[in-house]
Amino acid sequence: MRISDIIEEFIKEMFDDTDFIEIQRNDLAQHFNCVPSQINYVISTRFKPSQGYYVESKRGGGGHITIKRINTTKSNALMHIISSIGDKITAQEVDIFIRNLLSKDYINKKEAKLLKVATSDNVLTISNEIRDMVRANIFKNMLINLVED
Amino acid sequence: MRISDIIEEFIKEMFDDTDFIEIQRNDLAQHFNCVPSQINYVISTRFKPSQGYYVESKRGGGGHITIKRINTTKSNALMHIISSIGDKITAQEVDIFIRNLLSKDYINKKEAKLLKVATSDNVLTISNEIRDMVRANIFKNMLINLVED
DNA sequence: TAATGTAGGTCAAAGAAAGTCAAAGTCAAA
DNA sequence: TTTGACTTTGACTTTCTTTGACCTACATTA
Repeated sequence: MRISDIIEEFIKEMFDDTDFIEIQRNDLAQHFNCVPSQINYVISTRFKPSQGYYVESKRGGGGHITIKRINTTKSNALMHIISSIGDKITAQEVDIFIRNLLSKDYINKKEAKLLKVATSDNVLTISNEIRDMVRANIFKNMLINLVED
Repeated sequence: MRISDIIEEFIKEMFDDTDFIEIQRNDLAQHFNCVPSQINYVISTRFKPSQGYYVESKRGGGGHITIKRINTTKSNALMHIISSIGDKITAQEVDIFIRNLLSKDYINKKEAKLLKVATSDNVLTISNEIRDMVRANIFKNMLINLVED
C-alpha cells in the first residue's frame, strides 16, 4: 500500500469524534519516515475543500496544520460535491470523492462500488479528450440519484 | 502451449479461495519472461465481464491491477444475463434488462436507478457510433459488481 | 531590532507503475 | 496458399507518487 494512502487514512482516523484536528507536519513525516512535503501532497490531493475539508496552517515556532471537516447532512454534502464538479473530472478525483463519502457514511459500499465502476477509466473506453467530460456527467447524475433517502 | 494461456491459468489459480486478487503487471511479466503488455492482452481477452471478471487498476507508485471474480455457482442466473449482453446495447434494451432484474429481485430499486442513470442517453454524451458500446461496457461492469459475494 | 531557530510551503525532477497501439509473427481453416 | 483470427513484441505515453533543494513566515532571544 502506498504511503500516501496510509497517511490519508491515519489523518482521517484522527477525526475521532471531533471535526477539527491539528497536526505537526514534521512530526507526522517523521512518524511515517517520509519527507515533510509528502504530507503536503497527501493534504493537497485528499483534503480539498471540495471534499469537505478546510485546511489552515501556520509557519514558524509552534507552527502547525489544522484540518477542519465540514459537517453537513448527506444531501448537503452530495449537493456540494455535485456543484463543485465542473464539466470534467479525472478518475482519481472521483476516487477521492468516493472515499470521502464512504468515510463519512454518506454512501454504502455497494453504492461506492457502483459509482466507481461506472466512472472508471477501464470501463469508459472512449478517447482521452472526452472521457473526463463523460465521467463528470455520469458521476454527477448518479450522485443526484443518491440524494434524499 | 501459448504463453497467454499459461498466464491465464496462472492468474486463475491465484483465486485460491478468494474472489479478489491483486497483481503487479511488471512482476508477472518478469515471472513469465514476457513483455508487460502481454499481461494486458491476457486480461483484456480472458478476464472480461462476460467471463465473470471485473478488473481495475491504478498507475504510478504502488500501482497494481486487481481482478475480481464473481461466484458463478451462487449467481448463475445473473451471470447468464451478463454474458448474454453483446458488445453493444441500446438504452431501451438496458431498460428491459433492468425491469427483468428487478422483477426477479436480483437488484433493488436504488440499484436499478443507478444502473439506469449511468447508462442513459442523456448522460452518455458521446457520439452515436460508440455510445452503445460504452453503454454495454458500463452496464456489464456494474452488474458484475452487483453480484453478492 | 537583528539574528537565529523553528516550522511549514513550493515546485520540479525522478521514480514507479500501468496503458496504448500498431507492426510483426503464428497457425489453422478455407 | 491465401486469409484471417489470434498472439507476441516493443516503442512510446500517461498517470500517480516520492523526494529534495530551496523558499517563506513566525517566534524567540541576544
